[in-house]
Amino acid sequence: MSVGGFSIKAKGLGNYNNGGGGTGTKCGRWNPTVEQVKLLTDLFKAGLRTPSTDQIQKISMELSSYGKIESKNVFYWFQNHKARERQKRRKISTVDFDHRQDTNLSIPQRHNIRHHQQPPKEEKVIETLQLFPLSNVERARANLTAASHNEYIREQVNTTVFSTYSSCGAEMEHPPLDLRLSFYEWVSYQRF
Amino acid sequence: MSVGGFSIKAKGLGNYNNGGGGTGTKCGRWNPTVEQVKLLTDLFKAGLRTPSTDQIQKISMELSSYGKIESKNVFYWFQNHKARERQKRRKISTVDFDHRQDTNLSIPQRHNIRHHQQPPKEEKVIETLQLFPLSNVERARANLTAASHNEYIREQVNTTVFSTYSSCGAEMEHPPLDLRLSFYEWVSYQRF
DNA sequence: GTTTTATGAATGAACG
DNA sequence: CGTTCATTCATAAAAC
Repeated sequence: MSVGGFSIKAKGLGNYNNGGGGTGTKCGRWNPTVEQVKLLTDLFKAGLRTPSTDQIQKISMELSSYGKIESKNVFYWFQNHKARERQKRRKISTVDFDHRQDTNLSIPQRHNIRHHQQPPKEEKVIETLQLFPLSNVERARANLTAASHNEYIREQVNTTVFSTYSSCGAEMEHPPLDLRLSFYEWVSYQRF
Repeated sequence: MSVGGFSIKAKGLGNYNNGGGGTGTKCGRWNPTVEQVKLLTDLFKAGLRTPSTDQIQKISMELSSYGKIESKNVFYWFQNHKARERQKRRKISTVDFDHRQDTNLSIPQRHNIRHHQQPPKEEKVIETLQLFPLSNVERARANLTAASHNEYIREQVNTTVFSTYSSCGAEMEHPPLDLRLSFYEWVSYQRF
């Protein structure tokens, strides 16, 4: 994520930034400073994923010089960051489904799992011939989908030496079974 | 309404041009077309709230015929739409029947009230900075996945590291270099 | 052009 | 760990 310029942000409500040292204030959530984020990110880039208790303690201690922080914030930060890095490769994949079909700018490596782009369709529904339920294969693929996608993951890439992040090691099959089911049928099936 | 206070913060969000190389005309965040909104709204009305990964994929594909879109847009759309519907409904219901303010009676449709989860743990444990080494038991527990998660968190919260260590300059914009180096050294030692 | 609103995007916190 | 919820940040569009 490009760390762009600085901006002056007006915190709308002085509320959640609790006064700190005082009485047991009902806090808002932790709002990390840029320095804190930077340090955390550096650690993550360095390969740290699940810090142990004492690591969390140390990190919190270090970060406390930049602003208020608790250990649990560090814990959550790593949990979230790790989870979302993976998540990005799944449902929040940056891969766009542009309906241009002659472009291959997506996914250079591996077998791609992506459905092919649909040809430019005038109408929204293509009649289905494949009925439900979805096959086990399809379902399995959905669960396994180790997205390949492109490189918005600039972080991991240059993690170099240490990180052997190999979340999705094995190549899973990927039936392109592009079952062209009616979208609305599918919707009906999915609804509850 | 506005300013409780100003803070200067560097935000990471520059204008990330939607590099997708799409139309090129419009940059910045996704701007759904009316057809896209229509379809999304229909799905929502049909009862869809939290589409699964493959659902998101399919919806994205479908919507791509109306304009440029990414999977994450669909994901966010449902997240936001659901959240804001709930938000509105909550605000209404607080004023709704039973104008007691602190009532928790607000329609337990499903799960709710996570926020009251926080135990009255707000005591000020100021000292008790537990220097390592931590026991093996603690370490093992930390490494355990989710099972004892909450317990772990409580433990973490209870330790409240920061206050003990905010001695050094809160004014400093940058940490002492040596401190930082030693910190990274420690990290390297710990993990890699 | 400025202010307000609607909503896309992000993330801290927490659940199962 | 994957997922879900609440809250916040950011910004395009609408209102003024």
